[in-house]
Amino acid sequence: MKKKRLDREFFSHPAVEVAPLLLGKYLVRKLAGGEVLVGMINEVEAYVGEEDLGSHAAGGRRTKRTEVMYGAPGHAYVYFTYGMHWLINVVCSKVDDPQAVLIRGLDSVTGPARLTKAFSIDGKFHGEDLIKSKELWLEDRGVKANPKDIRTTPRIGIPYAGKWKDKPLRFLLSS
DNA sequence: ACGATGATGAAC
DNA sequence: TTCATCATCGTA
Repeated sequence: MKKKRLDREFFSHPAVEVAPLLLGKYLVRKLAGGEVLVGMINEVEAYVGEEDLGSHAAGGRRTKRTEVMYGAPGHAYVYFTYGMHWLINVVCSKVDDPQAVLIRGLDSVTGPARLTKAFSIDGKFHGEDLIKSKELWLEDRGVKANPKDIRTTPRIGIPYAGKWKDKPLRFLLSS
């Protein structure tokens, strides 16, 4: 089946709907030297808006950093944490509704910080339009994720998120 | 299993 | 200016 780049419409839905759809899709990174890195997404987490206490935009925290999440869907929300790691999310839903899906793992790389390192993704991609970018985007390569192979668990690393910490917003594809 | 790591944003 | 962090690695 032919490759099809994911468009704006794909991301113009609530993160909880987009997240499972990203399983089986491909993250594509074209390096400056022309080399192309590709990996199939097999782990994601949904961050569902201002009421989500696990989100950086919890309580309507609209700051320089979170501003990207308040913008149009299909853009990259990249941030730095723990003094050494970059993590990448894709903005979902619509303008002024700060939802995003965190890409946590690929078939070739396990771990949200390891994949950004492997793909040379850092702060310069914060706000990048993944629909139009020539360096970083997402593709459908014809893989159909069987719903029976999708597991959900609580999200990782948000013990402070109150009732939100146990919600099944982490999606894993077991191959 | 556990502590060190250590930049950045955001709160105080 | 002080604090907490959407992890990971090295050492047990």
